[in-house]
Amino acid sequence: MTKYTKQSRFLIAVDCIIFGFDGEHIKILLIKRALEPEKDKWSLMGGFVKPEESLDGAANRVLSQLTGLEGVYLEQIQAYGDPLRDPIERTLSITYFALIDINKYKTQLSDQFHAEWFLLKDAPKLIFDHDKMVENAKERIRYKAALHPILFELLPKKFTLPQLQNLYEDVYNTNIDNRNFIRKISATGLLIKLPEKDKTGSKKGAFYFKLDKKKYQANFQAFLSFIPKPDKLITS
Amino acid sequence: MTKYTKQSRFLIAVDCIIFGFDGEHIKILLIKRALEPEKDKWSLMGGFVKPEESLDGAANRVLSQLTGLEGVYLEQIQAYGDPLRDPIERTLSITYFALIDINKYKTQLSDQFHAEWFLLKDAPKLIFDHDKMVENAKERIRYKAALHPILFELLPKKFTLPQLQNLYEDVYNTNIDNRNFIRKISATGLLIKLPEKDKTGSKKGAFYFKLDKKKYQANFQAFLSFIPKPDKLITS
DNA sequence: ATATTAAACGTCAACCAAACAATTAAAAAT
DNA sequence: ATTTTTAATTGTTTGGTTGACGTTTAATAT
Repeated sequence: MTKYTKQSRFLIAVDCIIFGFDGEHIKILLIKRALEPEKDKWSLMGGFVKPEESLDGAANRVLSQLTGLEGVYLEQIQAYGDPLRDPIERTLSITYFALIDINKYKTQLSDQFHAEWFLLKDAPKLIFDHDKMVENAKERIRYKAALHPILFELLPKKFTLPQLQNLYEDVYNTNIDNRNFIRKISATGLLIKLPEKDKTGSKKGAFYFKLDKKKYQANFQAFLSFIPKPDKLITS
Repeated sequence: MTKYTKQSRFLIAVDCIIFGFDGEHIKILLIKRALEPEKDKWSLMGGFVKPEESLDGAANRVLSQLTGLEGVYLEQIQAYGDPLRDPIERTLSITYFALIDINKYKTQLSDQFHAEWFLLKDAPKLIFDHDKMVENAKERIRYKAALHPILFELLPKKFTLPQLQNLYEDVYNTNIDNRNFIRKISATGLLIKLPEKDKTGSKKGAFYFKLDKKKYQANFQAFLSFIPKPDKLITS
């Protein structure tokens, strides 16, 4: 068979938008870019895709390099292909967003990349089109989390209801009535109440909860609104 | 400045999942692949990205080549990068879905590509990973259409309520109660009733409607469910 | 003991969604 | 001209969900 001659080839990078949650606010992990151009400017963690590597593979590798974590929630967002987005040479970038439990994150690894967690609300200006990538990632998370319980991926194994509510409030940049929030959350049946309390945040203390993994798997598909209820959907 | 040496470069293609609607069912436009490998097999319409071309530009070009249409609703889905997805040489593909008014489609252009409309439900097997691409495109449309009124892009300027309902029923593969459907649709305020009727489908005839373009633009953002109402969202 | 702080619990009214049946318009058949 | 046929159009009831709103409870600090 003949090769596809006369066609151009391009560099391919993956860039990761890495989200974490400190119990109060959403954070994003950024690095100081190590190479020219834009050396020492703030940037998303990324890397070039290798010849034998899938895109998901590259994203996982890049993420693992920075955080030391494997098996993280990672989802492709989209491809950015403006011809001039990288001034040196045309480079396509595929973005992924990662949701990690910030506590599992290994600090030592990130030292070599000069990585730092920023509050999403006041992250610094980023190189190239990375600001736009982050904007789109925020938008994507809002979409996804409106239909699927992915935000739990940001929480530790044990978490409190106030934490969970803070998380939703921060993602959607809004205030939620706590009584209504708890009612809705309870209705999902996704939470299991634990006997212990977290006393760090208040005098009374807030009960810890954990995620019901089985129901989480089962309820991950969910669809609302205009459209019939999930059980009416023929999934063939 | 130095180039990014020692990095691999890859072919980039765009592939379009082109949807149409005949008043009854969703259709997809496929072509007979012109080049080896898999010559004469059914395939999505695609093409390689050119050096000076953006991804969106490439997708629009490819779409226009096949359909003769410009200014079509076109949205990127995702990148496919399995190292072995193209047996000849590693090729990344970025998929787009297009929603077109099937009546505007120029038949003559597609002759040279041996294009054909298929009912989405019984489209033939496609080359490479194109079946998976179509699956993901269907899923994406369901998501998007659950929150945004994109399905109108598939309809002609004048359409009837039964047509609109058929469309939703076909996209979500379900039966919708027509009284509830009309109530919800009316509540959006997106439709303008026209004095004429379409008599082709029934003896009584069904009134034509058209889309209120201004409200369509204004209501395009909408968000439901778990999350606060749109007007409560702080969009900064 | 009392005050303080934040978590947890409960109620009501308004709204929305799902289920359900009857009527109307216009063409076709007699 | 009358009847039949077919599909579009219109309406109501009921149950559940949402949103708004106050009060109580648990633990610590004084």
